Amino acid sequence: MTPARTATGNATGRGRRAARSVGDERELAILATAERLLRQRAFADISIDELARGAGISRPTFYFYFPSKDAVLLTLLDRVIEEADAAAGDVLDRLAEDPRARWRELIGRFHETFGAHRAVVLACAQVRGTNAEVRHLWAAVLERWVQAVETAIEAERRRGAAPDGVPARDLAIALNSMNERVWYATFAGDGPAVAERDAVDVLRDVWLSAIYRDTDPPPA
Amino acid sequence: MTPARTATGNATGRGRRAARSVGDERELAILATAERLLRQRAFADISIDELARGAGISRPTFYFYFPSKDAVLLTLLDRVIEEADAAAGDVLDRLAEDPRARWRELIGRFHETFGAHRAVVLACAQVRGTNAEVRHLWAAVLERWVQAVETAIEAERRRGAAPDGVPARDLAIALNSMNERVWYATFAGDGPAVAERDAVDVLRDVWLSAIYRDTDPPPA
DNA sequence: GAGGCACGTCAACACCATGTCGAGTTCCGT
DNA sequence: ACGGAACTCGACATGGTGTTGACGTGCCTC
Repeated sequence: MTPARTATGNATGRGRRAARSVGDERELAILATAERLLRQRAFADISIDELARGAGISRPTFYFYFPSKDAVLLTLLDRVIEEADAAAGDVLDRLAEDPRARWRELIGRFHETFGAHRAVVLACAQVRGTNAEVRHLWAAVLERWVQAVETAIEAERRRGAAPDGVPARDLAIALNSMNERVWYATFAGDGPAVAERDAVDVLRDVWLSAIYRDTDPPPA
Repeated sequence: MTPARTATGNATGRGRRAARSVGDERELAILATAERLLRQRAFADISIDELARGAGISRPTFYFYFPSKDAVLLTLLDRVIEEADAAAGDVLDRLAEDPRARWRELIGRFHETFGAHRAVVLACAQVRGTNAEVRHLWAAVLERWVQAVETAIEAERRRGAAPDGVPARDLAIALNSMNERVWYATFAGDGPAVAERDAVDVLRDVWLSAIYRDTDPPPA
């Protein structure tokens, strides 16, 4: 068996330690090292040894804090998701005020949050293929966002601002998928991509067209 | 240095051997084994040894045929892309005949091709994060498709069927990105996804809305 | 028909990253 | 000052990758 494992005061519960003490800063140091290294190279090219050295500990000690390299990324992803949720706020509830402006605000906030943590986002997208935990966490988060958008689209249809068409859920999935992939390409910078400063406007226009069949739908 | 390396009569040039002979069937056997194994588990969980055994050769011998596991996937991807290009044909040139039907035809053909080789497509998406060659090949192919769509959108705008809006290239990128991600989710089956039989219709409607701001644009 | 050469094959090896074990050390509360 | 939890790491086991070098084996040539 491995040492300690209670994970009590731990905000995310992804690491394996209890609250207070020396190790807290070590755990943070590992996280910080990971985010720094990710800005330089791909996740797969970072070894556990580097993460450990960067945090001033030996490789075996790394395992005291995290069960694997992937767990570190998962913790980083948790934070970004939390930040994105906070940034999105209740914009969707105020859609009818001014649909064009509100949708842009929503998309723009995600764009900013992901852009600020592009290294983490990119790494997760890359690892998603091989790591089931990242895949499931991302799937769960996406499901939440899809449902929120689905509900918003239905509300807009109900008030007569948006025409009927394909099921709101399918539309929500397609649009969220588009954003994800477009951001990935934009932030990764390889392959055809929309310029970073145009991305939000392009995305918004496709969303408006798809939902309202109009790029400037009427407010309530 | 490694043995043989001319790669002459080799259709794709991804392997390392010259034309004819015993080895030809071995190379094909490796490819077939890979595609079969890919239907059962993720690319990362397949070892070179399994590929070799499956083709009736030893692991070192595998290296006689392919420089790495990734090269096998690359060859498989080449084939799928070729098939997709063939399936797409000249549909885009006949858009004005009946835009709604033609766009559906185009999207539907890609859907069928990718669906028929989902194991390869999924594996490539997963490996793209870690393998630069797959990433570049995919980027190049996408660029071609994006350009074709961009040209088509511009033609539709010129003939007055589609309204002006965001740059045609950006629109083409966004729509192609959407398709890619939606298909990935649909074929992978984890996370929110559009049902396989609805995917083409949903995608088509978003394309039509985004390009024409109308789900049934007029023919020439 | 013998010699040469390109094709094809593999045992054995070197390497490197991951993960584990067990024996420490340090720190804190009592 | 002591007992246990937090923390640390040297040394090892494992498993996959890629390389080396020597060995068949068929076929083309002269």
